[in-house]
Amino acid sequence: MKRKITLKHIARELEVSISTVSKALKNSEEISKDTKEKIQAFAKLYNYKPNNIAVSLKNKRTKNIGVIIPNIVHHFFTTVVRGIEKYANERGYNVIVCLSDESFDKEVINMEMLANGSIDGFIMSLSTETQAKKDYNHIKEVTSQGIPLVMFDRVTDEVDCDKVIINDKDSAYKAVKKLLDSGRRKIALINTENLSVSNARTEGYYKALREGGISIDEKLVLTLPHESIDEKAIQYFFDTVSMDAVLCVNEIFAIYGMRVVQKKGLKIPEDISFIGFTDGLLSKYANPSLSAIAQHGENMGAVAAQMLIDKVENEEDDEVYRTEIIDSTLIERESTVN
Amino acid sequence: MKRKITLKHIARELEVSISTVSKALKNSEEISKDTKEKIQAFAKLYNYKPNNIAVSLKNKRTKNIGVIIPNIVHHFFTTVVRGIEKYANERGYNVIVCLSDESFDKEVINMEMLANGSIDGFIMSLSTETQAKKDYNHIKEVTSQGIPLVMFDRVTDEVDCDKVIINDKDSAYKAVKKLLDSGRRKIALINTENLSVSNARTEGYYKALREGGISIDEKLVLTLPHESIDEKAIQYFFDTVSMDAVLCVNEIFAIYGMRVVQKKGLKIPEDISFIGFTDGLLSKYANPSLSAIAQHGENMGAVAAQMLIDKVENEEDDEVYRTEIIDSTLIERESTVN
DNA sequence: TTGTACGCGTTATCAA
DNA sequence: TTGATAACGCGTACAA
Repeated sequence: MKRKITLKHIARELEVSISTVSKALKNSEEISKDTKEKIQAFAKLYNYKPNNIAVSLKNKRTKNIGVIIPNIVHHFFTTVVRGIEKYANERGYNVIVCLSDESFDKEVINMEMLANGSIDGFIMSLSTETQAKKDYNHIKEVTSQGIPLVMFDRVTDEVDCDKVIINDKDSAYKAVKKLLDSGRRKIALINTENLSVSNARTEGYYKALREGGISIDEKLVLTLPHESIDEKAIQYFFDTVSMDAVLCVNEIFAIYGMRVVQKKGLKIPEDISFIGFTDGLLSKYANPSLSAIAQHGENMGAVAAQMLIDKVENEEDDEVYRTEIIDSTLIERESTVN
Repeated sequence: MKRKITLKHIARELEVSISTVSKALKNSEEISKDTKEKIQAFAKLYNYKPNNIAVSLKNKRTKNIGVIIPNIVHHFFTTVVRGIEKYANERGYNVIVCLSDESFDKEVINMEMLANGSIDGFIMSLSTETQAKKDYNHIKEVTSQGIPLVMFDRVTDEVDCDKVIINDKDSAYKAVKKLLDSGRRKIALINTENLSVSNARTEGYYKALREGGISIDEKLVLTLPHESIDEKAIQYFFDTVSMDAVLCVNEIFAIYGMRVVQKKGLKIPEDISFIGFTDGLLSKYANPSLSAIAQHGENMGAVAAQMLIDKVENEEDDEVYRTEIIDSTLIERESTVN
């Protein structure tokens, strides 16, 4: 088993000093052609690669970025991670992904773990528990240490940092408007408690209804406590409330809703239309395929990564924070009528 | 902006030596109660946390594990990552996830990047390109440096290391047997080229047919080049071949196949049954819901993480490699008859 | 009980 | 053209 080779080994072997080796490998002009060639050949032979950890310690730069997402059941988050990965790797950064599992405690632990030197900056989306608790001290702690942070999707006004979001209110507004335009009048909403994005989407829903001259009916709104399927609640909702369209704040709710109404013998989209947030595999392959609001997660991830890396590599901290808004797109499929 | 505090700062502030501070914070018996309390209070006040990078350099232990997966569109891989995460975090390890994007080059780059000190060990699943190329030098390089490695799912005999797999051949065998038992005779298979798991599943498929006394018909096997949907090929397959059941090596193929036959007016499962590998959200929420072979990815990830961390923390390297086989489960849903 | 010195692997500055 | 030295932050054997 050949152990990892270091500058010291090369120096000893070639009977030169460590600094000579270091310079030779960086092709420094200071070193004679002869020694450079000799050292470079030797290094190549033994496949020398500088130790990242040592370089990090020296430079106070890890070239790692920490990503904290609440879960991976929502396809949206995985696409964002993918976008971050792609962009970050291109700029020579590694991505350390941690899951908060929608838990406040795990979010705190993960952040503290990474904040102690492991990463140059954070990209994160809040856990539901954190948004419910409204306790952002762990995040403020990190930013106050000067660690750059970009929040995406589930963000909060209480933390000063760069942000990337879609215009949730407007996206929901447009979706509902579309439903109204296609003649629907009893438009339901399935959303969740405590989530910033869900709240914004709910606002858009109400706005479109008001503008459409539809009187608000609270019965048409089903608010589920967690982002998990409460089968009974959904069943009860569709059993007791009459509606001709549904907007759901995520695709899982929508897919599940479609199953329920199909079992009841309703036809989609003739009897009832569905639109879901997030354009994931579920939407695409559902039967009927689900009209969806694409959040362009990969793009969102790339933008977040760019904002973060720019900040990381930009020496002077401006203390100027931007909020980037990614356009969403309504993708019409079989679950709505044109 | 309060900068990150170090032992040195504390030492200077309290006019003691760095090592005194270090010892005091580890509650060493060597230090007097008075100084310990003073130092600990100060450290707590300024929220001192040791710098991971420095500790890593010193200990030659990063407490990071590198995970390289081919993609995240297959739900299976995300569940494995989740299992790794959960287990690793419990044991105080961070997980660095990299995507190879099914590309050989990206796999190589990611491994080299991480191998230079960033991680204590690898958990990986091969990219399709790597399995097609059969070039495993980058992996052998890593293991020969003494970096522990656990491969899962897409593995190869050419690399000596710990492995975690499901019994793909047997799982496919059982699935096909089930179909035979329910009276199906023209059982098709949709698989992919070059993937170890796909090949093993194909073997199981043939074995079950042979044992069932069914003559092999090559026309019933559709082999797709990549793990992506070739819509035309699939459409053509179902248009030209007559069958009463289909086994697919992943759930996306199955879901897509179901759509195609449904559009042709066939009834599932009356006219044709479907079984897919991977029990993901798509299977669960499809309409009809898809009978699936659950690979228990989360469990697989946890097992892989355990094997890896045990190896990492076990000083003497045994050079004894184990292959752990995770049981799969056939989950019967609406796409098959009982 | 406290402090000094060294090493982890690298790089940068300065001296030879 | 090359080498010695210090520094990044921490931990520890050893000296005081």
